Amino acid sequence: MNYFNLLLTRIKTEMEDLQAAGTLPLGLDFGPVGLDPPKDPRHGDVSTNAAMVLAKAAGKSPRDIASALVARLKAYPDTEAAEVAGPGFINLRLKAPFWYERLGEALLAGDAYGRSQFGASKGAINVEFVSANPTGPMHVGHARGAVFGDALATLLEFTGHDVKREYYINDAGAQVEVLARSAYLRYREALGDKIEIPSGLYPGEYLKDVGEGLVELYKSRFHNAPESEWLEPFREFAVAEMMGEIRDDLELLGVRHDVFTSERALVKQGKVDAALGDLKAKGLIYEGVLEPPKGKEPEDWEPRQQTLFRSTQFGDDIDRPVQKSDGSWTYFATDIAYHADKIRRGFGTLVDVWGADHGGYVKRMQAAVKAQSDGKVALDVKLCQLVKLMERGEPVKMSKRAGTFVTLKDVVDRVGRDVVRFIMLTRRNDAQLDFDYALVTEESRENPVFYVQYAHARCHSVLRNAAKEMPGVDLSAAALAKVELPRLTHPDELALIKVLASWPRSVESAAEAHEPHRVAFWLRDLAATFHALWNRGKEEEALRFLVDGDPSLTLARMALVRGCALGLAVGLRIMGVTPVEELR
RNA sequence: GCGCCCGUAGCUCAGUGGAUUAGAGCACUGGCCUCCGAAGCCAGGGGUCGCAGGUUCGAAUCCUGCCGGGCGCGCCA
Repeated sequence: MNYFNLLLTRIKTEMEDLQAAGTLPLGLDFGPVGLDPPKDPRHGDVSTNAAMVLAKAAGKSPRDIASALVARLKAYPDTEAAEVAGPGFINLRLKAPFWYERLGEALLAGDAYGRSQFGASKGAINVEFVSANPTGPMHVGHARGAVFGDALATLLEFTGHDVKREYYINDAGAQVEVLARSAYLRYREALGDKIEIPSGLYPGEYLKDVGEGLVELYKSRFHNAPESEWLEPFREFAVAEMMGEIRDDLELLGVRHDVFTSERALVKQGKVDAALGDLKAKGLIYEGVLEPPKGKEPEDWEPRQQTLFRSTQFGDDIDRPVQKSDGSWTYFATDIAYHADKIRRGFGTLVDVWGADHGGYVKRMQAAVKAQSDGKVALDVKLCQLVKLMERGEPVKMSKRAGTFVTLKDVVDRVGRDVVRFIMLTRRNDAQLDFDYALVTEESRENPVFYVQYAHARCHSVLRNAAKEMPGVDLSAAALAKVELPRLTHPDELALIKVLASWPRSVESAAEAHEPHRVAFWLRDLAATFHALWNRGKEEEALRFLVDGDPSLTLARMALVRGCALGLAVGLRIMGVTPVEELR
């Protein structure tokens, strides 16, 4: 249970009573009323701005409203203090039993702690991520988008959203023809020809396997055949091979998709024509000439008649071309159709996870979604910034041309799936991320993966010791929920419960903001609070978790430790990281 | 030139309408292991939240302008 909601509901109930009593006028909008933890814990456990945001509409001073509310809020038995502070904040401090109840809830919920129906009313949501071109293996940059999208989807599922994970296969453009031609060279090479790879084709060694596969399938049938004969089958074969590799890479990372949508299939099914036809019917497609870009005009610029989409009507800077001069659709046109397809499938919210270099594309895509859904469907584009690979503070040099770029597989093989996943989520998506090989495998506080895993392992270590000392005692979460929690009286113990109790709200706000990195930060916070308490036991023996001769206190502390382990595990699982019970 | 993102401690970053004293890690200084895992903890110093206006009871957070960095800018996907 999100205790912020619980208290907010309480405050609203009291305000309604004040309305009934005539102290507050009717017809107030409680929407802006918020409840937050104060920055300074001395101000209380929670703080509400209710009196201040309602003052104007109520025609009363904030402090008057606050005093009236405080008088009522004080009366709750779980409330230790309710005070008016500053210009009219209301600070609440809850008694210990309130927090015992939260800990009990966490233990009873177990693996489902923090799970909610928060998003159930928000309609189906589509998260499209990775969508790497099927022209080569995935590199580190792709890993960030992959992990981000996967964790976001899990986060949304956890908070009750109806989520589909989707991959868009760009298998229709010029780049897959380049792939087919590159594969053709490797095919000839496999047949014994000496080949040279001209610039413009993909030089990667990884295509050798494709060439050999083609020989196996077609023998020498296309050896000296004209392109028109082999282009189609070679493209199909090469794309399938590349997608196979990409799926393998995604599996390495533990990333899964529900739906793979092929651009080629969209085109074949006439969905592009249909979507563009719809826009045309709305009067949003026209023939016109674009202004040259201001300032830095390209050398070869000349005015050109184009088929354009009126994206400016929906907030874009210029209208965008949808058709090439040879009559074929631009990438944008097929993307319009693709998003039309998602809209038709009934999603109320679309999330696209892209690389930061596609930033210039956001407005036109949002314009297209707005135009096609009549403003009913929201498109949130999450841009993932670059990942800078480092080795002890020095950037790892990468060059596609020299073939020294680092693949996703290289990184996962070297540091492991859990480390990659966790590190990718330790920054906001729009901030550049340094990924230091040395650092992420280091076992210290500097390395957030180990820091959090260590806290989890420590919890389990304590529980293992407890099991040894108290054989036969049930230390499961469900059993511990029923022990004498009021034995937990130390401020540091309550502090740990409070961090744990903030989880439902944290996970909910992370989901709402589409920001999975907040889970990582919450985990660090919980881990730090736990480590602090653990160490306190070194100085004050009375604070150790296992207390000789006082089984009821020990059990209460096991409840706390179990709760902590549970919170850490739940958060890690949302990130797709396996919580470990023992470090080796 | 235009658009988007970013600018918070020496470094890497959280915090995006809430208040006295803006947080964390690293680095720096000092302390804590016969003791549930020291792979950890505690304490201390360190900030005009890029600059200037504005909105507001209240701004790191919203708006405008400027400065600095990144990305992008007509048939590449």
